[in-house]
Amino acid sequence: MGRGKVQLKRIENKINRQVTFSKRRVGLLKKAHEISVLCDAEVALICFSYKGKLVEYATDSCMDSILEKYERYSFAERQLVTNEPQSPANWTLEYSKLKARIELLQRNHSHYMGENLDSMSLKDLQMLEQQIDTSLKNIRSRKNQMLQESISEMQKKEKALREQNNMLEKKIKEKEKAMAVQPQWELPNHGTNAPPFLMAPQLPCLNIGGAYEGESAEATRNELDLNSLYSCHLGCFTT
Amino acid sequence: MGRGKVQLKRIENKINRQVTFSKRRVGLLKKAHEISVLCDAEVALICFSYKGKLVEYATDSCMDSILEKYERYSFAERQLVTNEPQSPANWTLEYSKLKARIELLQRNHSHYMGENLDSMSLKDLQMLEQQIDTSLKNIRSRKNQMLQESISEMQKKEKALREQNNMLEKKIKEKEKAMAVQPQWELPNHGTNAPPFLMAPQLPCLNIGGAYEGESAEATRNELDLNSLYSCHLGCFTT
DNA sequence: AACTATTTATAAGA
DNA sequence: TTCTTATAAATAGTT
Repeated sequence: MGRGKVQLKRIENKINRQVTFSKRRVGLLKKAHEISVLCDAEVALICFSYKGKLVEYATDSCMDSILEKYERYSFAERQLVTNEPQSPANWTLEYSKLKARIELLQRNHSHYMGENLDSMSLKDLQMLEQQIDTSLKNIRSRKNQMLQESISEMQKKEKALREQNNMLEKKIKEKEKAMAVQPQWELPNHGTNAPPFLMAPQLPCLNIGGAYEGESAEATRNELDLNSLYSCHLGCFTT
Repeated sequence: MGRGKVQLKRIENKINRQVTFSKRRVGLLKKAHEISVLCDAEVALICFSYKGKLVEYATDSCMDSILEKYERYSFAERQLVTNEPQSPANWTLEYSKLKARIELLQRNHSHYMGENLDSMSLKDLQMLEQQIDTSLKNIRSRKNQMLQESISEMQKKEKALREQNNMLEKKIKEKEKAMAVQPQWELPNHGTNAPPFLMAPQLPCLNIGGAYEGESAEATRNELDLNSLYSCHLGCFTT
């Protein structure tokens, strides 16, 4: 739908990708809403852009109930695998226990989100601070590890590509030498008078190069990704 | 898109509705998949037909991690909407739901504790890092606020005490002056010959001073608390 | 389940 | 981001 056909693969240009996301997001939400209304279906749609922005749609704006329903469905399957407790004797008791636990977890979590701090004592605040500081260190360390891995990966690829390049250059030189010894452009060729360097694309050595196009493109993509990481999160190596 | 325009309202004919659902479901899933691939987005789509049939799509077939991520985002709002049933009709169901929710919260929490990070993508790690960094700032800011309050409180008390001291000193001087004019030690006193400065503890002006002992002690205690805070957490004012 | 006349979505460009 | 427009894609009604 548009001026040109589109390949189903990641749009490499960041700007284009963002623009396309904005446009298609609208379309997707519309479609979701339409099927929901026309067909009386319950739809929940959650979408994170590659930048991490959240877009959501839910029939009757009731995401929770749909997700709960989904949990119920998928839980039933899970239940077959992990045979759950055999019906607690005292439902009421077990139920309130779970509810209390959820409340606790939620209150706790809100503190970790830096919210609802007014009720906390100075001492508790300090302990929370320390815990979160530690978490942050762990997270950064894990992130750095991943980045380092990504870097060495790319260095490996770079090295391989360099070697490939060297080999190809050598082959080109050999060919040129061979052609200089036996200058073919003085012989009639098939309808063209192009000098030999313009024929380079047809040399077998460059066909070999072509076989690496896929990898090369992949390496480039990774490199771009990493660059964007660097630009967005310069502080990542400071810990 | 089709032979005729279509009103955005429930299709009353059951057969038509079912057919349209089948057709549009395919289209919707396709759109979801396309935006996911083209724009490098994470999409989760859950759809229940009016007959209750579940259709789902998730980028990388990983519904759980997307839902978990969603939980992380919508936590604050979700918390407000937890209107629980008083006594569920279906205990097993409600029980399962709660357990699923606890599981989710716990998994989520472990991430905030800097644990179980291996399953997280680089992007998610970075977002988590940012969130926690923000939390840390909030917590430190709240802590600083409390410390500042504590300090001004004490400064107020210090000032009050100083004023009290000044007043007391003035009174002492007045008394001394009065005694110099009418030297009482030349009159016989009750069985002792002690010089006047040793009688100071019995003077009324010092009894007044004694009345402030309680508050004075409290102020000292606060001061000590604060000192220990300073020594343990020197970084607290740096944010 | 196929077909096709239309409507709708959207890619590219501004 | 928003608008425009040529074109691709989706689909309503039909077979």
